[in-house]
Amino acid sequence: MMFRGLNKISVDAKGRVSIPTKYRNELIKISKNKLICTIDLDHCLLLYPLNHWLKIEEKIMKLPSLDNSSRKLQRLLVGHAVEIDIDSSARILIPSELREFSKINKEAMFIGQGKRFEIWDYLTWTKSREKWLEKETLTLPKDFEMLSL
Amino acid sequence: MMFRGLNKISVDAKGRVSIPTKYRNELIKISKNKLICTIDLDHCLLLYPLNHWLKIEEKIMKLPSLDNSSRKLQRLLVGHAVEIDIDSSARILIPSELREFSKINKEAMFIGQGKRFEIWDYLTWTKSREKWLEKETLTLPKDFEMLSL
DNA sequence: GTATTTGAGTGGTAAAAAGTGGGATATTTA
DNA sequence: TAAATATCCCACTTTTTACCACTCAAATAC
Repeated sequence: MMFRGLNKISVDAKGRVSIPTKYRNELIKISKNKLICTIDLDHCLLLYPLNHWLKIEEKIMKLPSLDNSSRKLQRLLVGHAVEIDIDSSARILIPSELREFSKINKEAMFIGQGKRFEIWDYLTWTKSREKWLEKETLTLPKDFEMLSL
Repeated sequence: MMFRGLNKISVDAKGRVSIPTKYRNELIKISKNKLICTIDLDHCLLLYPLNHWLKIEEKIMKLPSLDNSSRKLQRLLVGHAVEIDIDSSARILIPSELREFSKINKEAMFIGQGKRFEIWDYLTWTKSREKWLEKETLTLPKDFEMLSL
């Protein structure tokens, strides 16, 4: 099962967002109602089913603890990871720390990305997309120059 | 069991911090109320359940004593390690030596990092995080350039 | 075409829990 | 013995969380 597509969603005063309907049943089923939310290097949030997150967490925490880049990743990704669950109205509460970090306020974008989701502040999302579309910034690593899409 | 996530906590005039609730039971259980606190290379503090610390201490003390880097590690990590315990209100008292070193004063950040915790001065934490997120400094080692998250 | 029902989205309230601070007692150290 | 430090315990304040209720839109039935 792969999640894809995007939905504009609203965030209420308490920081709650409701899971877009088309993902709801599937997400509750595969996650057993346990999700992990953490931050991304691009200032958006990542939302994983707990069981899938555990694999990633394990990889990250196995990295050498005296290496600076490893420490960064560990502190950013694992250090910000919070377990959250889906309430009776199929909503999740985004912790204020993470809302602050991602600048998510009233409007957000909910984006399917395979086994996880991304949640962006709406404005940040649209601006970022503009940048990604500028040809100059789209320098691909050699490995996928030949990628056939 | 892995600890993850972050909590802003306050340090009272006596240098006490309370263990965030979500870790409390687990931490007391696995540590049998015996913790080790020591310093980290990045000027934060590390908090280990005693039994897990013992393994790390053993590794460190097995390093060759004539090697300069080993000696550094031994003096910094083992040299600053203090045994502390959790009081009846689920708080710990951070020794003044370590508070001084880490510049922890009134506000601190309590961060889950797998089998241990880190405790940062709040301001130091936010400033450090900003640096980690600057693209230029985020050069990943070859080993995990292809890490799929 | 209109009315009814269903489900999604949104907002609010109250009870419970966690965080925080302070005083009193005990213990250690000089 | 006095001073400083540590520890326990209680109480207040703030935050969190679970639950309920309303509105709006869409779909279905009559």
